[in-house]
Amino acid sequence: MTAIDGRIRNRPGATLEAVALVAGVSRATVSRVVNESPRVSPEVRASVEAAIRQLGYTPNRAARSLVTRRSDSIAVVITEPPGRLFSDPFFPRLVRGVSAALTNRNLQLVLLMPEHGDEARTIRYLTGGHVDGALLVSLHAEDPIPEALTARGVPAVLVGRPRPGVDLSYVDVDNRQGGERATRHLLDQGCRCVATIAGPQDMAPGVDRLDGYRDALVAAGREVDPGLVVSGDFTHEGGAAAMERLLDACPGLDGVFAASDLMAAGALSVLRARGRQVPDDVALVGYDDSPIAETTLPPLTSIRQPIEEMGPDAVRLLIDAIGHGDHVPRRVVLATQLVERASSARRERS
Amino acid sequence: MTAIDGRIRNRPGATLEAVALVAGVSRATVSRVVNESPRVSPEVRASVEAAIRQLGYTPNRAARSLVTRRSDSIAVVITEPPGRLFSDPFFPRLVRGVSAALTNRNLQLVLLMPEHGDEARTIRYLTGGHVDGALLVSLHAEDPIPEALTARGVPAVLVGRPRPGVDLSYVDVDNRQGGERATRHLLDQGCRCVATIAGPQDMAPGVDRLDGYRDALVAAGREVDPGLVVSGDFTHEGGAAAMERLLDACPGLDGVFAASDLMAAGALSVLRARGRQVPDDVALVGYDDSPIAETTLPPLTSIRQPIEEMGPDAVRLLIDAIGHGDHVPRRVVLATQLVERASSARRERS
DNA sequence: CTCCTCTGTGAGAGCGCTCTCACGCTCGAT
DNA sequence: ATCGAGCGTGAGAGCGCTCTCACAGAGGAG
Repeated sequence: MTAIDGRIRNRPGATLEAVALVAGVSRATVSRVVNESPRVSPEVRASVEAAIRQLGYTPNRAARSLVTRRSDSIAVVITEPPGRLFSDPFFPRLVRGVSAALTNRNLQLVLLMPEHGDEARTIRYLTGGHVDGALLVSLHAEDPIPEALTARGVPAVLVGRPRPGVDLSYVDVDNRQGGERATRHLLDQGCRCVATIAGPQDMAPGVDRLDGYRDALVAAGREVDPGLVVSGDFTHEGGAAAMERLLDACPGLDGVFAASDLMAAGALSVLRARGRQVPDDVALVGYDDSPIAETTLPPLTSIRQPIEEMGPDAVRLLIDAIGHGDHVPRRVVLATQLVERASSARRERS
Repeated sequence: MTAIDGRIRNRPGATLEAVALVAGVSRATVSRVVNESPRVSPEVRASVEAAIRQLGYTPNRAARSLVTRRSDSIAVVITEPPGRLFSDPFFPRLVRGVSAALTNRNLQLVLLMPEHGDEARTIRYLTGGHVDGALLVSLHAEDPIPEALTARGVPAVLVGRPRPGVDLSYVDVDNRQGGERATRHLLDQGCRCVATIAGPQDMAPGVDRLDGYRDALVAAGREVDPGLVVSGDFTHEGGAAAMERLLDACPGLDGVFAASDLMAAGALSVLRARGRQVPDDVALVGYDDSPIAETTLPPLTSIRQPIEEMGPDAVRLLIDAIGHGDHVPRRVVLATQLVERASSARRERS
């Protein structure tokens, strides 16, 4: 069951008892000081604090958990959709935000990265009372974890919009608005024929960004030509393949919104190979504002997501959920930002 | 002290006692079954297992920790060197490897990402017996954590070579060999005048990759011209600035080894801006084999590091260290691999 | 038939902490 | 003077588990 056989672990360390002895008070009083109860006289508090310092006392988390039935730690569950997570810095940026928010609150971050198919074990862990709540960074739709936690009453908050029917609080980025903004920018730059390389249509960001593309066209009084919409899988190769198809279908296009920077980079290489100048012949906008956007030639205009903010917001929602047993799910949707670079600079002509 | 005030947490859940009652045995026997002791008769074991299933019993980790003085979790401490971590997928790749290795062993991964300057709190946590050991992904030299843990006897393993004097086991990638391999490749491709954009010289990878560069030149019977060595800070801009200086100092150079892909990408844009064809005029090799290497034009030849392997190796070392109290530090140094792409293709001429 | 070993099981202590309850004290109101 | 309220403190139970020890019974050796 357990992995480590070493018998003598964690050298003794001072206990509450020891501190009480040194300070000349009872265990209960030391406990009160440690837990910042107001019901302790200043003098006693001072002497206890001195004893704590002297002994280098740190409360034993296990003992405390045992009685409080709280673990003071929360899980971040990342079910990795293969490929995606490694290709952009979403994950580290998000985790850092979460980590910072938790540290301030004296909560511990337990990271779970279940292999695909290993969800059962993860569910067992989460419902086993090992954590006070879970943050689910769950990017694929069939994930069974949200339902399992809801059923067992484990507080959970999602990062990313859940599929309909999952009734949990979540934090999301406004992908639709991002797609709209990217597309509108292309129209503003004077593009007549704007195509899109959409994301996978079984993922919310893929769907939403495409919706945003349509919104912008409709708002500008344009028609949405289905021939100008091709889906990719968020990868470089997928973007390249989609671009080939778009150029075949519509050689005259002069603007492309790609739903990820990686796809935009793929599209860029195809455009170049087929003799199109970017941005002069075809303007291009990506999504994510990843480091790649700065290194392509020309650098990519892209949609920046406030990923750092998502972590703290999600933590806030989770702590609310933990505090008030069951309550109405809430949602936080963050706005995106357009970062202009050369790939969509206004063309000279007409 | 604690962050969450909710009183009623973690719905009761079955205890050992309850399982024992249902199975008609004593707590001790249930404990034996749960901990896979061999000293239980098959019949009793079966009935206990049935009871466990029936009640959905999960052992209470806190109670167990309290008596075993083990936490069955290990910390991964990432003290982020600002900028670096977000620009390449090192972090997620490493963490995934660690996570997988720990899951197999039923250990929990507790992730600590102390803000710079917040090391004291992290040290308190680590030495407070909350984890059985720590994996330190500590990329900057002045980190006080390794010493603090050594002093307090907390098992620790480093990812990345520590500065001299820190006497802990570690896992590292052979940066020197990587630098040598990259440089040798350029020489093999026929380059006469090979420069390098080195990494920061206060970081081990920066120093080692530069040493490798020198090794290759010396082995080839060339002289090492200090004018052909300029340091960057691993960023795109740093690489660009360094390339400018190199071209100013030595217009005739025909090969460049950049100690990161990001710097290589920066160098690439400068080379192009100054009219050099890559690879025809100047061959270029990067480092990290990050996604960026595939998206530049031309794609970058780069040095691939076996980051996925580092995690499991580090976990192995740590578990050894935890098992055998104090023992000789060990080191694991992993080899790199050259990934050839167009940026260093053999030139036609001479 | 006695003694010993070995195996499977149960009884019970105790890990370090929190929290309820009770108690003694000091005040202000009566 | 008497009472009650409120405050600071201590005593003690008990959270769920592991682990040592004791013990009953089975079997083998003498």
